[in-house]
Amino acid sequence: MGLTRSEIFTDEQNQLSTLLKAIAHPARIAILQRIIISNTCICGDLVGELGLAQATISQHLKELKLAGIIQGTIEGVSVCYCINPKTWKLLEEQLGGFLASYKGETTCC
Amino acid sequence: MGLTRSEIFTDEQNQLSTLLKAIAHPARIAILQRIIISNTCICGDLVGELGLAQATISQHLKELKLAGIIQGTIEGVSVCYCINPKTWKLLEEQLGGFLASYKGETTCC
DNA sequence: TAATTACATCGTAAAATTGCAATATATAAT
DNA sequence: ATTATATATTGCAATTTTACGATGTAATTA
Repeated sequence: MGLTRSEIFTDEQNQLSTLLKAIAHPARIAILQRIIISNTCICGDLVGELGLAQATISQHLKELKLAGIIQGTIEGVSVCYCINPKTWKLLEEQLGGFLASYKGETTCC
Repeated sequence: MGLTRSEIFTDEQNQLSTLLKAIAHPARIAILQRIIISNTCICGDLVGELGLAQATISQHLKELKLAGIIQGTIEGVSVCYCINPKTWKLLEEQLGGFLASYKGETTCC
Protein backbone atom coordinates (compact mmCIF):
# COMPACT_ATOMS: atom_id res chain seq x y z
CA MET A 1 0.00 0.00 0.00
CA GLY A 2 2.93 2.33 -0.42
CA LEU A 3 4.42 2.16 3.04
CA THR A 4 7.39 -0.01 3.96
CA ARG A 5 6.63 -2.58 6.65
CA SER A 6 9.59 -1.75 8.90
CA GLU A 7 8.18 -3.70 11.85
CA ILE A 8 9.03 -7.04 10.31
CA PHE A 9 12.74 -6.25 9.85
CA THR A 10 15.62 -5.90 12.26
CA ASP A 11 16.83 -2.52 13.50
CA GLU A 12 20.07 -3.05 11.61
CA GLN A 13 18.28 -3.74 8.36
CA ASN A 14 16.09 -0.69 8.79
CA GLN A 15 18.97 1.56 9.79
CA LEU A 16 21.15 0.48 6.89
CA SER A 17 18.33 0.91 4.39
CA THR A 18 17.60 4.39 5.73
CA LEU A 19 21.22 5.45 5.30
CA LEU A 20 21.37 3.91 1.85
CA LYS A 21 18.17 5.57 0.74
CA ALA A 22 19.59 8.92 1.82
CA ILE A 23 22.56 8.58 -0.52
CA ALA A 24 20.74 6.69 -3.28
CA HIS A 25 20.17 9.72 -5.49
CA PRO A 26 22.59 11.20 -8.03
CA ALA A 27 22.03 14.75 -6.74
CA ARG A 28 22.79 13.74 -3.17
CA ILE A 29 25.86 11.78 -4.28
CA ALA A 30 27.01 14.87 -6.18
CA ILE A 31 26.38 17.05 -3.13
CA LEU A 32 28.38 14.73 -0.89
CA GLN A 33 31.24 14.53 -3.38
CA ARG A 34 31.32 18.31 -3.59
CA ILE A 35 31.36 18.66 0.20
CA ILE A 36 34.13 16.08 0.49
CA ILE A 37 36.31 17.72 -2.18
CA SER A 38 36.12 21.16 -0.59
CA ASN A 39 36.91 19.61 2.76
CA THR A 40 35.94 22.94 4.20
CA CYS A 41 32.17 23.42 3.90
CA ILE A 42 30.29 25.15 1.12
CA CYS A 43 26.57 25.46 0.36
CA GLY A 44 25.13 28.11 -1.96
CA ASP A 45 27.76 27.06 -4.50
CA LEU A 46 25.83 23.83 -5.01
CA VAL A 47 22.87 25.64 -6.51
CA GLY A 48 25.00 27.23 -9.23
CA GLU A 49 27.00 24.08 -9.89
CA LEU A 50 24.46 21.25 -9.89
CA GLY A 51 21.85 22.68 -12.22
CA LEU A 52 18.92 22.12 -9.91
CA ALA A 53 16.64 24.78 -8.44
CA GLN A 54 17.54 26.27 -5.07
CA ALA A 55 14.48 24.76 -3.43
CA THR A 56 15.44 21.32 -4.74
CA ILE A 57 19.01 21.54 -3.44
CA SER A 58 17.74 22.72 -0.09
CA GLN A 59 15.40 19.76 0.07
CA HIS A 60 18.18 17.28 -0.72
CA LEU A 61 20.36 18.88 1.94
CA LYS A 62 17.51 18.51 4.40
CA GLU A 63 17.23 14.81 3.67
CA LEU A 64 20.96 14.26 4.12
CA LYS A 65 20.82 16.22 7.37
CA LEU A 66 17.79 14.26 8.56
CA ALA A 67 19.67 11.00 7.98
CA GLY A 68 22.53 12.42 10.01
CA ILE A 69 24.97 12.19 7.11
CA ILE A 70 25.75 15.91 7.02
CA GLN A 71 25.50 18.74 9.51
CA GLY A 72 24.96 22.44 8.91
CA THR A 73 26.16 25.47 10.82
CA ILE A 74 24.90 29.01 10.29
CA GLU A 75 27.77 31.22 9.22
CA GLY A 76 26.62 34.76 8.78
CA VAL A 77 24.11 34.89 5.96
CA SER A 78 24.94 31.48 4.59
CA VAL A 79 25.01 27.97 5.98
CA CYS A 80 28.08 25.78 6.08
CA TYR A 81 27.53 22.06 5.55
CA CYS A 82 29.95 19.25 6.19
CA ILE A 83 30.06 15.49 6.64
CA ASN A 84 29.03 14.09 10.00
CA PRO A 85 32.06 11.87 10.74
CA LYS A 86 30.14 9.67 13.16
CA THR A 87 27.42 8.69 10.71
CA TRP A 88 29.90 8.33 7.88
CA LYS A 89 31.88 5.87 9.98
CA LEU A 90 28.72 4.00 10.88
CA LEU A 91 27.82 3.75 7.20
CA GLU A 92 31.28 2.48 6.35
CA GLU A 93 31.08 -0.18 9.04
CA GLN A 94 27.53 -1.35 8.40
CA LEU A 95 27.88 -1.35 4.66
CA GLY A 96 31.38 -2.76 4.72
CA GLY A 97 30.22 -5.66 6.85
CA PHE A 98 27.27 -6.29 4.59
CA LEU A 99 29.26 -6.20 1.36
CA ALA A 100 32.11 -8.25 2.81
CA SER A 101 29.74 -10.98 3.98
CA TYR A 102 29.59 -12.22 0.42
CA LYS A 103 32.73 -14.10 -0.53
CA GLY A 104 32.35 -14.51 -4.28
CA GLU A 105 31.81 -18.26 -4.16
CA THR A 106 32.20 -20.56 -7.12
CA THR A 107 29.21 -22.74 -6.30
CA CYS A 108 26.32 -20.79 -7.73
CA CYS A 109 23.38 -21.46 -9.99
CA MET B 1 7.78 16.63 -11.08
CA GLY B 2 8.60 13.21 -9.69
CA LEU B 3 11.31 12.18 -12.10
CA THR B 4 15.03 12.33 -11.39
CA ARG B 5 16.96 14.57 -13.78
CA SER B 6 19.65 12.02 -14.64
CA GLU B 7 20.91 14.02 -17.63
CA ILE B 8 22.64 16.55 -15.43
CA PHE B 9 24.73 13.98 -13.54
CA THR B 10 27.70 11.83 -14.52
CA ASP B 11 27.31 8.20 -15.56
CA GLU B 12 29.16 7.16 -12.42
CA GLN B 13 26.82 9.11 -10.18
CA ASN B 14 23.78 7.66 -11.92
CA GLN B 15 25.12 4.12 -11.88
CA LEU B 16 26.03 4.23 -8.22
CA SER B 17 22.68 5.71 -7.24
CA THR B 18 20.88 3.00 -9.22
CA LEU B 19 22.76 0.24 -7.42
CA LEU B 20 22.23 1.91 -4.05
CA LYS B 21 18.52 2.37 -4.67
CA ALA B 22 18.22 -1.33 -5.44
CA ILE B 23 19.58 -2.31 -2.04
CA ALA B 24 18.08 0.60 -0.10
CA HIS B 25 15.09 -1.35 1.21
CA PRO B 26 14.99 -3.53 4.34
CA ALA B 27 13.25 -6.37 2.49
CA ARG B 28 15.87 -6.42 -0.23
CA ILE B 29 18.68 -6.25 2.32
CA ALA B 30 17.07 -9.19 4.12
CA ILE B 31 16.75 -11.09 0.84
CA LEU B 32 20.40 -10.51 -0.02
CA GLN B 33 21.54 -11.52 3.46
CA ARG B 34 19.50 -14.71 3.19
CA ILE B 35 20.97 -15.53 -0.21
CA ILE B 36 24.49 -14.88 1.05
CA ILE B 37 24.06 -17.04 4.15
CA SER B 38 22.78 -20.04 2.22
CA ASN B 39 25.64 -19.61 -0.21
CA THR B 40 23.76 -22.07 -2.36
CA CYS B 41 20.64 -20.41 -3.75
CA ILE B 42 17.12 -20.49 -2.29
CA CYS B 43 13.92 -18.70 -3.23
CA GLY B 44 10.47 -19.84 -2.12
CA ASP B 45 11.86 -20.00 1.41
CA LEU B 46 11.95 -16.21 1.44
CA VAL B 47 8.17 -15.98 1.28
CA GLY B 48 7.73 -18.05 4.42
CA GLU B 49 10.57 -16.39 6.27
CA LEU B 50 10.24 -12.68 5.54
CA GLY B 51 6.56 -12.18 6.33
CA LEU B 52 5.70 -10.47 3.07
CA ALA B 53 3.25 -11.68 0.44
CA GLN B 54 4.55 -13.86 -2.38
CA ALA B 55 3.81 -11.19 -4.96
CA THR B 56 5.78 -8.66 -2.94
CA ILE B 57 8.84 -10.91 -2.61
CA SER B 58 8.69 -11.68 -6.30
CA GLN B 59 8.64 -7.97 -7.05
CA HIS B 60 11.67 -7.26 -4.85
CA LEU B 61 13.55 -10.11 -6.51
CA LYS B 62 12.70 -8.61 -9.87
CA GLU B 63 14.16 -5.26 -8.88
CA LEU B 64 17.36 -6.84 -7.61
CA LYS B 65 17.60 -8.84 -10.82
CA LEU B 66 16.95 -5.76 -12.94
CA ALA B 67 19.79 -3.93 -11.21
CA GLY B 68 21.99 -6.93 -11.96
CA ILE B 69 22.68 -7.64 -8.29
CA ILE B 70 21.23 -11.14 -8.35
CA GLN B 71 20.62 -13.72 -11.04
CA GLY B 72 18.00 -16.47 -11.20
CA THR B 73 18.06 -19.90 -12.77
CA ILE B 74 15.02 -22.10 -13.29
CA GLU B 75 15.45 -25.34 -11.39
CA GLY B 76 12.51 -27.61 -11.94
CA VAL B 77 9.41 -25.97 -10.48
CA SER B 78 11.28 -23.39 -8.48
CA VAL B 79 13.83 -20.70 -9.26
CA CYS B 80 17.30 -20.52 -7.77
CA TYR B 81 18.63 -17.06 -7.07
CA CYS B 82 22.18 -16.07 -6.25
CA ILE B 83 24.45 -13.05 -6.12
CA ASN B 84 25.88 -11.77 -9.39
CA PRO B 85 29.59 -11.61 -8.48
CA LYS B 86 30.40 -9.07 -11.18
CA THR B 87 27.88 -6.49 -10.03
CA TRP B 88 28.68 -7.13 -6.38
CA LYS B 89 32.34 -6.40 -7.09
CA LEU B 90 31.40 -3.26 -9.00
CA LEU B 91 29.31 -2.09 -6.08
CA GLU B 92 32.16 -2.74 -3.66
CA GLU B 93 34.57 -0.79 -5.80
CA GLN B 94 32.34 2.18 -6.61
CA LEU B 95 30.98 2.48 -3.11
CA GLY B 96 34.32 1.78 -1.48
CA GLY B 97 35.92 4.55 -3.50
CA PHE B 98 33.15 6.96 -2.65
CA LEU B 99 33.17 6.24 1.08
CA ALA B 100 36.96 6.25 1.27
CA SER B 101 37.17 9.64 -0.44
CA TYR B 102 36.20 11.21 2.86
CA LYS B 103 39.09 11.25 5.31
CA GLY B 104 37.41 12.27 8.54
CA GLU B 105 39.07 15.69 8.72
CA THR B 106 39.31 17.78 11.83
CA THR B 107 38.59 21.09 10.14
CA CYS B 108 34.82 21.19 9.92
CA CYS B 109 32.04 23.60 10.85
C1' DT C 1 14.74 51.54 8.76
C1' DA C 2 14.92 49.60 4.15
C1' DA C 3 17.02 46.73 0.91
C1' DT C 4 19.79 42.77 -0.09
C1' DT C 5 21.43 38.16 0.33
C1' DA C 6 21.16 33.20 1.54
C1' DC C 7 18.53 29.72 2.74
C1' DA C 8 14.22 27.24 4.32
C1' DT C 9 9.49 26.09 3.84
C1' DC C 10 4.94 25.65 1.55
C1' DG C 11 2.05 24.16 -1.95
C1' DT C 12 1.49 21.55 -5.84
C1' DA C 13 1.97 18.30 -9.81
C1' DA C 14 3.98 14.30 -11.87
C1' DA C 15 5.98 10.09 -11.21
C1' DA C 16 7.83 6.21 -8.63
C1' DT C 17 7.51 2.92 -4.75
C1' DT C 18 5.37 -0.42 -1.76
C1' DG C 19 2.21 -3.98 -0.89
C1' DC C 20 -1.21 -7.36 -1.89
C1' DA C 21 -5.18 -10.05 -3.94
C1' DA C 22 -6.21 -12.14 -8.03
C1' DT C 23 -4.76 -14.28 -11.91
C1' DA C 24 -1.56 -16.24 -15.30
C1' DT C 25 2.18 -19.39 -16.45
C1' DA C 26 5.12 -23.19 -16.43
C1' DT C 27 6.97 -27.41 -14.64
C1' DA C 28 6.28 -31.81 -11.89
C1' DA C 29 3.51 -35.36 -10.19
C1' DT C 30 -0.61 -38.31 -10.41
C1' DA D 1 -5.08 -35.09 -19.24
C1' DT D 2 -5.62 -33.40 -14.60
C1' DT D 3 -3.95 -31.66 -10.49
C1' DA D 4 -0.57 -29.59 -7.59
C1' DT D 5 3.31 -26.57 -6.80
C1' DA D 6 6.27 -22.51 -7.51
C1' DT D 7 6.87 -18.26 -9.38
C1' DA D 8 5.61 -14.21 -12.33
C1' DT D 9 2.47 -10.73 -13.80
C1' DT D 10 -1.50 -7.64 -13.56
C1' DG D 11 -4.28 -4.23 -11.50
C1' DC D 12 -5.06 -1.28 -7.96
C1' DA D 13 -4.72 1.86 -3.75
C1' DA D 14 -1.95 4.29 -0.44
C1' DT D 15 2.20 6.61 0.13
C1' DT D 16 6.53 8.64 -0.92
C1' DT D 17 9.76 10.96 -3.91
C1' DT D 18 11.33 14.50 -7.04
C1' DA D 19 11.18 19.00 -8.69
C1' DC D 20 10.12 23.83 -8.73
C1' DG D 21 7.75 28.45 -8.25
C1' DA D 22 6.33 31.31 -4.73
C1' DT D 23 6.84 32.86 -0.37
C1' DG D 24 8.77 33.21 4.35
C1' DT D 25 12.70 34.04 7.49
C1' DA D 26 16.88 35.63 9.31
C1' DA D 27 21.20 37.95 9.08
C1' DT D 28 24.08 41.59 6.58
C1' DT D 29 24.53 45.91 4.28
C1' DA D 30 23.32 50.51 2.83
